[in-house]
Amino acid sequence: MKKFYITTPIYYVNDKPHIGHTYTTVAADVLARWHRTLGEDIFFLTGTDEHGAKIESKAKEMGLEPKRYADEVAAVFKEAWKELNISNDNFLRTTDEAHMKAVQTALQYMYNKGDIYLSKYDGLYCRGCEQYKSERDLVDGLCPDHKIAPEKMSEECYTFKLSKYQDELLEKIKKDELKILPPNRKNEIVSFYEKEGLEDVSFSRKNINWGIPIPWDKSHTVYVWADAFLNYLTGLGWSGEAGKSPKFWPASAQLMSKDILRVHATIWPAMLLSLDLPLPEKIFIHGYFQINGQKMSKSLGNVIAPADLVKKYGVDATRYLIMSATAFGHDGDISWEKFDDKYNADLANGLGNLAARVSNLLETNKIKLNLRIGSDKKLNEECAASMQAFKFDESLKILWDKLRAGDAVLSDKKPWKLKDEAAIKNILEPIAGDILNAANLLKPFMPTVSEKVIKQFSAKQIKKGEPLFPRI
RNA sequence: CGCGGGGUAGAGCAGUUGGCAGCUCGCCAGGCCCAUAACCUGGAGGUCGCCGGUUCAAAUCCGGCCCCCGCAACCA
Repeated sequence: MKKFYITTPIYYVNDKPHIGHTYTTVAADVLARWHRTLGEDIFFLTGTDEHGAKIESKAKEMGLEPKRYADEVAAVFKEAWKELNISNDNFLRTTDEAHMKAVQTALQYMYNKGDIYLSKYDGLYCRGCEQYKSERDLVDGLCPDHKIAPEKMSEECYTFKLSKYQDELLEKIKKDELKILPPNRKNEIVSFYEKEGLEDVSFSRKNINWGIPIPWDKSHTVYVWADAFLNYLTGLGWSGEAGKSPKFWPASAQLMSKDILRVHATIWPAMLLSLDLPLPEKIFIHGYFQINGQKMSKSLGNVIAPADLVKKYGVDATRYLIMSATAFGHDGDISWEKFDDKYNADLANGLGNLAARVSNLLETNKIKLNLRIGSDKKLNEECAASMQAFKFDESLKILWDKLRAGDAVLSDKKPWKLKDEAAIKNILEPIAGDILNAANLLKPFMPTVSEKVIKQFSAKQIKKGEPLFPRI
């Protein structure tokens, strides 16, 4: 059986889930569900990233132990995905014992191999924060929190020989052995490799306690990225053993937003090479949402939480609205107003209203049908092609064109004016069939409503029932 | 000269093998009245950022310029 393994990034627990996390996760779920309908053996992983200085200080701020704090936020993520009907097969937390142990095993192997070596890390250290700062964190050369200039400090750290894998990775990326999509993202990465190239990267921290101890030197903890990446393997039950692929590895598709593309196209595959494991087949980068033309940010107070959307539109509509908001892979602009418009136009007036008018005509005329799911081969193929190419918006457009055509035929033929049952049936049967077929193809996007429509339109005597999407 | 994306009708967007400029929403006028005041048809509305080039033909290819946005590895 064909295998399909899809991942989202694991989300950092310094923040609660917002529409950005939701976008990646719903998209992954849509793909996972679609591949399940193809009968593939699929595994869908998501989770949370819980170590690092930021979490340590955030927990401290709230007067909690880091683990306790992480437990709380991880629970919020789990709850959000449950609410959105996300069908993940596992939820990996980097504080899971098995994960931490596997990370240690893996790093020990890389160390023994000589891919990790002791070195010095030079950086700007703020005594107030007790943390290193990057140039970008500083305002006028000062720490924004403490208003003091950070000092140049240097400390020993274990460093990963990332540079060693430069040529091999560039080659594999160019040849699409590690396929980066959309193509412009591949170009971006190739040009990064060619123009800037890979430098070795620090893989341990000495002054951060909230992390996985480096097995051969317990005075260090594992740098969070090194810890986090391995989730894609440990989430499958991998024990950390080099060269030993767990059942579903390599990943068929890894979804993420553009902010973390570079590390996923450099450090992550380099670690895999170091561990003698195959690279993921594809990584797909989607865009960012802007809200009313502005970047989403806490300070602007325009952050949209998934629970807010679900409360207003319901689960299935929320999934639809997020996925249809923009071409997948591009940035998009969203707003409550646009969501309202789209909900009414596509769901209430579109799918919902068409289903209501057709089912009502069938019921009042007592017309019996015996419809079969998936009877429209052409529609199936067109949608499949779009889904394979990660063009979710295109797939939805194909379905809606079909539904619109149904409305037009009804207006044209006016079956409600006819008396002859056979004539009415001739008009309604194909449209009802289209609705059924469309519902079937909509399953990955709107699992619950689709099932409802399928049940409704598979009945011999189709009945009107309640509105699918009440107008807002 | 760090890298990348974008600038197409009032709004939001699609549109790379170059071939009369499209979609959704909104607006106007008709129609319909089965349906969730929903649906259908028609219409108005665009110098496809600016300048130049290639071509029989450019939103689409090439060069230059202006503007907006994202990223820039220890920020997870």
